[in-house]
Amino acid sequence: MSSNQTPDWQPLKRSRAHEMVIDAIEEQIMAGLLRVGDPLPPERELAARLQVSRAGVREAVRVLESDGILRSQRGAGPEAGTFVSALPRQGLTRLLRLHVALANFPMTDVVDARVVLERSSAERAASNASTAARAEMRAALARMDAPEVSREAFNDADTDFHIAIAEAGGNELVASLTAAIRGALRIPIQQAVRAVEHWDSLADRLRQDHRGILDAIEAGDGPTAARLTEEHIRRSATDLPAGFGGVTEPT
Amino acid sequence: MSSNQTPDWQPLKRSRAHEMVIDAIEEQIMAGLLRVGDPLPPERELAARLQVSRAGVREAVRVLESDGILRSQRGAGPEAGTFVSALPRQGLTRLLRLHVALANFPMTDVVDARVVLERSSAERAASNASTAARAEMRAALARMDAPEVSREAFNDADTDFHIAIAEAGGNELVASLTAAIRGALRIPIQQAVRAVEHWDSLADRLRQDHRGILDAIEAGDGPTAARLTEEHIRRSATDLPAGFGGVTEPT
DNA sequence: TTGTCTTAGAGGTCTGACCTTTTGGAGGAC
DNA sequence: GTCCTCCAAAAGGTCAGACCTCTAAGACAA
Repeated sequence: MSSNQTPDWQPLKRSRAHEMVIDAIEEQIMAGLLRVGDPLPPERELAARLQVSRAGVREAVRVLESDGILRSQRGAGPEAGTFVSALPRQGLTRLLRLHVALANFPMTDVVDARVVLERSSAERAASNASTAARAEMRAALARMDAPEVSREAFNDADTDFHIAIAEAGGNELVASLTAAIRGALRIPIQQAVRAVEHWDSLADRLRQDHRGILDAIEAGDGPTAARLTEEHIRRSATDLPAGFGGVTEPT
Repeated sequence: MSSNQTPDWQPLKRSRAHEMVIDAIEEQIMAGLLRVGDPLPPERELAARLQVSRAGVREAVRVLESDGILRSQRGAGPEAGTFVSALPRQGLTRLLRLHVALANFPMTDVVDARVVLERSSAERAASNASTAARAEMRAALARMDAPEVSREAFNDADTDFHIAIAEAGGNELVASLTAAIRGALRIPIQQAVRAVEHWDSLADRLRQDHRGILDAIEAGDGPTAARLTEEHIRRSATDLPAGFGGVTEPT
């Protein structure tokens, strides 16, 4: 029972200054001592207290800011300084966008993930959707119906429709993930859409798809809403050109 | 048709140096000029080229590093420098962990999101799981069966089991999200588990749950695997103490 | 062959100065 | 008294430069 195990030498991870600052801030948050809206000490003061340079503090703040955990504001007065915040979507979107562009997440996986998340949201939306949420969906649909709407505006409205459903589903995390994935696809989708030949007919089909989903939700028919959502997502992915990958062709 | 719209004065967003650096790097990635494994210029050189200070470059690198997009290595030689990388999980985990701690994502939403993602993975794993993936699951189960296993080790093995299923599902994005959510729950779960009274009986039930899920997967019975996974996740969430929220009680 | 020294290149850190934005108060003009 | 202008303070934003530390790789000695 004594020396049955060979010693495993794990590489020591040297912790850098800004990482210790992140950990220190994280610790306060985990302990509940920092809540949304609370201010952090001024950079200079925090640096002095943690015994690191201001640059180290700033690097940490930058990272947490990019995660939507902090928010910095210049100037003087009660609005100035760095505060705990709650904006997960932006950071989530950038993270996913870049990993999609790097093909760390293959497009087929992204499509399947959308199906899983959005089926669930659509189904829940059919029973949950508030009046406000339904109005949001109709507004997005109306923007897609606008005459002479540009392909970009059309797509942004399309995105808004899907996000509205996700939010109507009532799950903040699922909604954020859905919004982030959609946001990550914004540029590749726009590229693909610009290259489409028969845009008018495609746009019409998308409008019909959305209308069908909305009808199912308003009728309280969750299973149908889920099924239509899946069909819509898969068909759209298929119809858009292969360059959908987002990365320009290598060599 | 002329002045139907009131002018909306959007606040101009002053773009900060590090944000422009991020955009510049992002642009190269989006254009496909930077792929996983490629090196960035040395910080000093990049700063000179982009006409910003080295601090600005470093802040940008920190952000992208925290997203798992870049990786920095000290020293000399071909391994030293900053490289494009592909490690989305760590950054995703930290982001979710903090937003969960700040209660931006309520625990019920996190549980439901897990159900949605892991049901899908379990179902696919039943048809897809490779021999290696199944071995991974069995290994995690074995670690949970070890005599005298600590509650922490037990939970890490539990997590590994769920992640193994997610990976067996064959969707990299879903697997990453699952791993990140599980990782975000690691500390709150451990806190909850430490407070459990009848640990042995709970541990036994968890072992049985896992065994049942594994059996269903190995039998190729996707629907059962999905159902058992959902029941397992929901029951576990219910059984763990309410302090599960992760944040210590206010006031 | 093995160990030690040296050097160069890269990231890591710190210091201190200065810039810019924003608030709010002090003080004058009316 | 009211309004305007000006100024100081506070905070983040930026920069330049020096120095530290780590690592690879070559030179050289044992």
